[in-house]
Amino acid sequence: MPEGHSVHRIARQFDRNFVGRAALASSPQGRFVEGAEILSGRAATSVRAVGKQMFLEFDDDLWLRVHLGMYGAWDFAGEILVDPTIASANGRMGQTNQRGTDLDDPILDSAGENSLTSIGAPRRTRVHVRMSEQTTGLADEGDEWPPPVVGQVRLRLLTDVTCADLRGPTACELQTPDEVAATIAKLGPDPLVDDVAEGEERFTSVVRRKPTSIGLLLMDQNVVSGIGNVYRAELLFRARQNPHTPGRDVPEEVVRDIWRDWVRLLAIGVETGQMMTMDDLDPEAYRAAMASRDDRHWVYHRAGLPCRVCGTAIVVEEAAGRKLYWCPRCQA
DNA sequence: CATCGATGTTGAG
DNA sequence: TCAACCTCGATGG
Repeated sequence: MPEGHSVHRIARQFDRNFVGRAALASSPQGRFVEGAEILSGRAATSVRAVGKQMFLEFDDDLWLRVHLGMYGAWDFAGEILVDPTIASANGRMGQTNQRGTDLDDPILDSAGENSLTSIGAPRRTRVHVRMSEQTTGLADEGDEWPPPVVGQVRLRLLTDVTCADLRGPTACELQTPDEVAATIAKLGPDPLVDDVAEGEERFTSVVRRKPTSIGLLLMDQNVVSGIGNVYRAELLFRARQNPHTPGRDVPEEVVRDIWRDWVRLLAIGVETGQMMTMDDLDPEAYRAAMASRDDRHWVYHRAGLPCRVCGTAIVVEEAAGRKLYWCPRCQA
């Protein structure tokens, strides 16, 4: 699922394609009918991403809160203006015009997450992207508009030209401004929302007070926002920290370094759409890493494989119902 | 075709 | 601690 970077990418897509444009809202699946009726016909006025949650504002103090959870995803279809800050990893996007056709054939996007038409849980997109005529000449005028609903769609937002389908979210609800504020207030700092220096102080002071293991603290959205299971494992490896060390026993400078590393990794994730957590790769290794998820991480999903640094077998254990991967030697 | 598992959170016991 | 939620790609027969 989407860790924090995905949600920021989605928010930028909404900012570009939905804010300021009236949209019809519906709940083909039937589980958000009431909310959809209230929203339908309105234009979004702003969008915020905080940690793993997105808040879309509409007139009259109406806010839509969406949390994708483990399985959720947004599929975009139609004309998609691409936010220039989330150019696709292969760099092609920046070289084309802004109309949505950087869009490599989404079907060919083996990375899933890299696709700009489906952001969330990794999956092959099924959307039909109507190419802009000026880019490829492949405009598919035969495509239906609006696109046929495929599968379970909790919420569909449809402007004149762009369609966004929400599937499988953990949360999709309307909130008042007070409720939005309360939700956000409970969340730990997000480097792309809060002042980074201030966030570092908040994060550090909380972690340094807790008896809870650093491995659990990094996953606690009340301590820091947006980190999930992949970034947790990778941040700890990069810091060479044992996941079981109580937060208060992790040296302050190390805690600060972890925060600063999260700032860095989140920025990379938002730009590229991929959780690239290995630095300093030569160009060839970098290409391989971007092309294959198996080559992108130090320890995540590498149980039993040799540590990339010391060769020791990476271990996996169950912590709070999630898989925790780490190198028992590098992170002793 | 059936089953498993996943980048997550909540709430019951 | 654990099941439930929810969806669908990957995996194995």
